Amino acid sequence: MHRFSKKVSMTVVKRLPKYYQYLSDLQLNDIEKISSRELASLMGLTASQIRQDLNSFGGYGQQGYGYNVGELKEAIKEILVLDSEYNCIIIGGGNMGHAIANYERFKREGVILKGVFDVDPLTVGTVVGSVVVKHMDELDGFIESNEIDIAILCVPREVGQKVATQVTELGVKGILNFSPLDLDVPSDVVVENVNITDSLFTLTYLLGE
Amino acid sequence: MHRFSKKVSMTVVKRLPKYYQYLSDLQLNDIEKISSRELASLMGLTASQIRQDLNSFGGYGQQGYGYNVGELKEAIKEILVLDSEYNCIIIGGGNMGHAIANYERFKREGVILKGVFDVDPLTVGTVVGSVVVKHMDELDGFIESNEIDIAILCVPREVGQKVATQVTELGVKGILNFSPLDLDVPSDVVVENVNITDSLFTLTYLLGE
DNA sequence: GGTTTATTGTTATTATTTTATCAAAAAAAG
DNA sequence: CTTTTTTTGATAAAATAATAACAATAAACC
Repeated sequence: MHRFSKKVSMTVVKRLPKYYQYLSDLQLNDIEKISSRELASLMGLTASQIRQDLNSFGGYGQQGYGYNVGELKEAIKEILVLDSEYNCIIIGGGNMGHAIANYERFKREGVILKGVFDVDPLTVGTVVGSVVVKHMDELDGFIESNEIDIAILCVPREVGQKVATQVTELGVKGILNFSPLDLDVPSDVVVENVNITDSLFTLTYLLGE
Repeated sequence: MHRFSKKVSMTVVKRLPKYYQYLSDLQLNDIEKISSRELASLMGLTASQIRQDLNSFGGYGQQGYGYNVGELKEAIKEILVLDSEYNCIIIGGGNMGHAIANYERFKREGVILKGVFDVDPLTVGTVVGSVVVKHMDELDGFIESNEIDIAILCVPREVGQKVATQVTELGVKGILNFSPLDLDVPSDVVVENVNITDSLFTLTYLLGE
């Protein structure tokens, strides 16, 4: 599927969004080229690591010059497959779902919000982001007729697994999971967890150091 | 500061919240002991890794028996310094701030929400979580008189750095940062980032694999 | 055009993390 | 009470990741 033959390690992949962010910012400031050393000082990494990282998927730099910001950004965009569009739905129209629905950045990068679903009769019918919240009863039909690629789960822990099973059975292949539990999904489904409690606990650890 | 002499690597620390979660769940189900093998299959890790991890901060296991769930949980709780209380504030009373304010889990683990702040006149005065939203103008005095340990930043990217600087100057030592930018803070301040866009981009990568 | 400087890509080294192995200890079984 | 089984803690090995070093190349300068 990927258009880059060299395999990129997961450690590097996890850093790519950050590179992408910094390169986008540089581009907005009309900066055309940057050296690994400059980028390192900007991002708080070592120049060596940056060169290793960027070289794991190709020779986008030029000796004595550095990296072309726009070119490198586009390359990373391709690796992260942000040059395609994704249809997504948010499940759970509470505050978290609402917050995500308003992320302008998602749409800008090709992740299109197609629907928001909830069980609460008070939430159903309200407008969240750009869409009207539908009842969960309509979920099955909606996924089937809208080619949904990504489900963003913003539901309570108690129902997280149930919902995950439901959407994967309907063909959703990617889940961005805000529910604080680990999901059990088929092997062809990918899950990315955003566990806020875990982050808080890492913070309390660091505070105690 | 830490009551455990052996140093715990950051890789392990990042896994501790997950151990803590699973052990809490086991305890709720009245399970008293567990072996590294059982826990491994539950958590999707290897038994060897679990033994290494747990052994990096002490001998909580017993040969031929396994680990005592309650005891191990309490040990991890101490390492994560979840046996103390923290006063926290949320800055930004939008949907994200609202969502976090309603996380019951935070209070249960000793992270007490003392205030929510916003600049929007329509938000100021509304009730979020257990508190009434105050205007940002009141932030300085509030932090000084309430011994705030943690600031949870749910503000737009444009003002993130400004707010971070403001709270650190007032003595806040920990920031849970939901604003999509890297914060520049004094070296005695710790930041834990929750970057939702980065997580989404990791997901699009995985979808393309 | 030749020389100097900057900067990459690559290789080598070091550090860290994960996995495997196994003796020692405790529990369970007989 | 002895033997077998379980399971840890510790050590060793393998894999992965980060840093350092440097030759090769391009740009900048004179």
